[in-house]
Amino acid sequence: MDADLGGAQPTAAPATLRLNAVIVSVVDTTPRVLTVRHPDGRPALPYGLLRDDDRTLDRALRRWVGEQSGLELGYVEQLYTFGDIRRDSGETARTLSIAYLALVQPTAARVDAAWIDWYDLLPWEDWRSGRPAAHDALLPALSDWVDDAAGPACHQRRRDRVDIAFGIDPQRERASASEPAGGDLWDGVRVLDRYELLWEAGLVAEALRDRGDDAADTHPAGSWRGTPLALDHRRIAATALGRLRGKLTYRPVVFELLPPTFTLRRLQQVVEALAGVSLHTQNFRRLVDRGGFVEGTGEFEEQTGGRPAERFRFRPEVLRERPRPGLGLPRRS
Amino acid sequence: MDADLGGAQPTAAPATLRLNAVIVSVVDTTPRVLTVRHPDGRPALPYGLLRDDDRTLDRALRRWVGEQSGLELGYVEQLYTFGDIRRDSGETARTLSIAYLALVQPTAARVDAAWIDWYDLLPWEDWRSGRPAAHDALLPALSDWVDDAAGPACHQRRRDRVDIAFGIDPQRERASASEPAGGDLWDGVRVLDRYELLWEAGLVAEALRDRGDDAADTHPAGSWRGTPLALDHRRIAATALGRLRGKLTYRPVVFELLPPTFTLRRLQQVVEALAGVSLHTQNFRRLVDRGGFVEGTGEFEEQTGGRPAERFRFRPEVLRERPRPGLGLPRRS
DNA sequence: CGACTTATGCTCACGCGTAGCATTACCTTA
DNA sequence: TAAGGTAATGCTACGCGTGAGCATAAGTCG
Repeated sequence: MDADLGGAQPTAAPATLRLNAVIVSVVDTTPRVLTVRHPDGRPALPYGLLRDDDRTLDRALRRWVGEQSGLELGYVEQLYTFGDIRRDSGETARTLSIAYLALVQPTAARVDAAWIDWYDLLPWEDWRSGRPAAHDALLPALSDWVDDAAGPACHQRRRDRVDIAFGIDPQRERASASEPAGGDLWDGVRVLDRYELLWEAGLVAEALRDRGDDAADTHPAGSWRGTPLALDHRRIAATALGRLRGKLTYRPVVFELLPPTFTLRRLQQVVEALAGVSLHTQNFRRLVDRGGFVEGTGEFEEQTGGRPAERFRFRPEVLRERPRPGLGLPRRS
Repeated sequence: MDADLGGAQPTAAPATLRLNAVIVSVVDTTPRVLTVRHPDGRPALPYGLLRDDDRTLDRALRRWVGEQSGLELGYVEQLYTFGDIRRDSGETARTLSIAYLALVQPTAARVDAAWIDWYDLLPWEDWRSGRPAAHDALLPALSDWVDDAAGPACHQRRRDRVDIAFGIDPQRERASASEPAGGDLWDGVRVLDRYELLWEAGLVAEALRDRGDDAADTHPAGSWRGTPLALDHRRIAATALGRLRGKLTYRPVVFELLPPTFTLRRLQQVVEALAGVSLHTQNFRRLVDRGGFVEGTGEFEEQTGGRPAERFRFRPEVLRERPRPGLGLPRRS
């Protein structure tokens, strides 16, 4: 490699820089994302700017989130930096978004804030009650998109992408009726793949909008398309969900979303909410306490209906006992 | 949440923007990273700038890497955006680095380029020949750092961090002599944790340099400290190694580093080089072909010493057959 | 030809994930 | 007060993936 490598002159476009936050909390069985109102009226992810006196990007994020909403962020993780030119079709300068994922406990959240159900944004991601209804509309539409391909090579690539992203088994395709689609091949982590596929296929409102079609949000609705966000924020939300799902399986991040003590049922609910699948209760319990993730306090929760549940607390020692401590997903049904 | 959220005025510091690439290839059993010469004389990761006409960040990267080195990148993945203020202690403006990981096949690489062994940068990461020798010096030094903590809380936190990052079992600590440290708790993915720990403990040259100590590279050498890079580039290289190790276990990325056909031995070597551990050959073979990752061509490799090995090729269908196809790491010894 | 190296096949045990069945303990309602 | 419902929790059987070794095949080297 030549010695002058990397010696380029700084002629680069001075891009606008922005920090975005996907702030997540789980209330009941609903995973929720904090939104603000964008100038164009649509909901958007909260964002802020980097200041000279912010020593690190993380600190900048915590600072402005605190200033804007009063939220004290706990767990924070950088997600991705988005810089596609299509982000702001209107403006001339490129906008660069550094996106972060943050987890907060519901109690810390202001009640009046504009939280939105994550699965309102991405309805095709929630398998907790079986195959998401959104698939009924999306899969045929994707099939049409596959068939619209120009040339057999493109066709094949599209089919592969759809099959992989949505976990479609080409073998079992026809034997359908008997089995209502198992989702064995569904990979919960591929949230971004799926969103981008739908974008390319023109099945989400942002696709039309980004292509210059105004009045895109007057798109034939149907809840199966999900609620669009401003700019490319839904793409960011998809990235966040995928990342979080992945992380669940090898780091005990769920506990960031829970109060200091909680019942196992509650823990399971939160995991299910994020993973988007129902879990086998008994196996989940075994996993969690034989795995050393939690320990019982002596206390019991008294609620309506059913035997009182013991309250547990997170056992931080698990981090020292196991190299990659995460909650596997013992799926039910 | 208030309606004026996110409406901040763009008073942000106009940061300098830069794209960095960790370009990886494996030759023989050595994982190597492409470097260039930084103005200060130290080796550095290649970097380039974003241009107005680059539609996406990925494309910008491919463009300037091609311009600079003639390399055609195959697999490319965004790693992380670094923006700590300490990056450029000298300059006033903050530099933002968007770092990418790229995998190339050795044949595509120009021979005269300045490739550097990844484990020269991070000598404590290579367990292929048992416990890395670098640990002999590092672990005691880290222990000293732990003991230097101000106050018991800080002490405990430091101890936990060291133990977790380096997979130290506090129980088995004393029973030492008999067992030469198994590394059962070692998590190959925590490369960045380890590097940052060493940085904080002042055990890598960059630490002194970043703290304003000039002549930092005249630091008492010892190969166990690893070769420093310019700026924070070693941190970026550590991020890349961690990410790649993680990805190996759930996506078939290794094949990006291999020619179209290869022997299983070669495949194993490459995985071992990246994972930094030795694998159990028979179990690895079983994993790989029962897992459907490869299929035999009829051809055989004729080489010196030993029975000829069949040449295999990657089986892309595995992507459709299994939700998270990755090579587990059946560790040896 | 014998020693050595590498490739490849096969077995056996164990732990974990999958799937149910069973029991306990409290609430609600008849 | 008894019956029925719901939730929590315990326990077992089974299959598969993984860990660990033994054994054999098929070349090269001296």
